[in-house]
Amino acid sequence: MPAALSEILGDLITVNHRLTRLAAYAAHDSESPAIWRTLSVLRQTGPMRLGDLAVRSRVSQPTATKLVSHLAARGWTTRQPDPLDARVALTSITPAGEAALTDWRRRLGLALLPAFADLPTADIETLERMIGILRDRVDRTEVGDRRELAADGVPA
Amino acid sequence: MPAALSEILGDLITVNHRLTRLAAYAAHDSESPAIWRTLSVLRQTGPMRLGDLAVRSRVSQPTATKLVSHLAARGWTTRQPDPLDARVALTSITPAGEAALTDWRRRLGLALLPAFADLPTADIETLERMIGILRDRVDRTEVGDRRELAADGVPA
DNA sequence: GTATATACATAGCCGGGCTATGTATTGTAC
DNA sequence: GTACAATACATAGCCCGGCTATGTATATAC
Repeated sequence: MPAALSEILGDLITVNHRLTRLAAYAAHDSESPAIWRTLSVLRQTGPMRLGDLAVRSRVSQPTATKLVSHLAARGWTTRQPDPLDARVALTSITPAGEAALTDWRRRLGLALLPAFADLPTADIETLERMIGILRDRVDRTEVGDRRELAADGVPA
Repeated sequence: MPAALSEILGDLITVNHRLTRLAAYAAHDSESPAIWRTLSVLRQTGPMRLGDLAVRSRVSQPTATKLVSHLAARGWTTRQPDPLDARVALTSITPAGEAALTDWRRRLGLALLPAFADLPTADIETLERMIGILRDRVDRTEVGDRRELAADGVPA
């Protein structure tokens, strides 16, 4: 009998949090997950306004402002004013940002490799499929707003 | 042609970071991932010394001290002195801690459910298998130390 | 032209992460 | 058995990422 989906999701997030620490520990990452996550969104989606970036990254607008500032300070993003609306500035990933992101993923993969080196081919395929599933869900859910996600009747 | 394992691992961590934000956002979680991660480790492993907890959680010893203090303040852990060694105190999860952890997983699962509700059975099974794989690797790697993981030749 | 709405920035708080260091206890040399 | 080294944990102090509340400038409505 399969476990309830909601329980599986709980397990998923739990193992996720532990994997996050393992990755940070393994990779000696001097930058934070937030930096790479933001860069990943920018690369995937292209130049975007700060507010949209916040929504897609699932952080608040002030947090997005901070992250973009840090990224700009490292030369990994740039901002171009919107000629149609002076309040808006579109943030883009720079070539240096793309390179840094690519390099991070390379280093991370290599650092985790020892822990997964003997993984059977079937398991590797499972991993790939699951990554695709999750990416799809994260992207797709991204358009919705908060109240859609937080099911009613779930106590805060 | 399958992607290189190291690239898959990079993708895994990337989607992981985004999923973490989605979960936090969806669940309105007032506590931090670190709190739940620490509780999970304690529940899985049983009473343990602070140093071991730090290793298994993949955080530094001072960070473990902080987390355990917060957990104790909430009544979710207790510490018993080791009669054989006065320097040591074993930290255990309390019944209240178990209940809080269980409740968190329930709320989290429910909050994420809308985003995954229409997942095909095959994908659900993929998720379950993958969770098992990751849990196994995280647990197994946990015994090793840092230098084993950080592959030589990978620039810091 | 004034009021409201929008896009982003700033201020200020707290928790989680780290390194460096302190303190108490244990173990060990002799 | 006393002095020294090693161990287990605590403390100090830093930075970043997360948030809410609020400010400021621009755009829009009328």
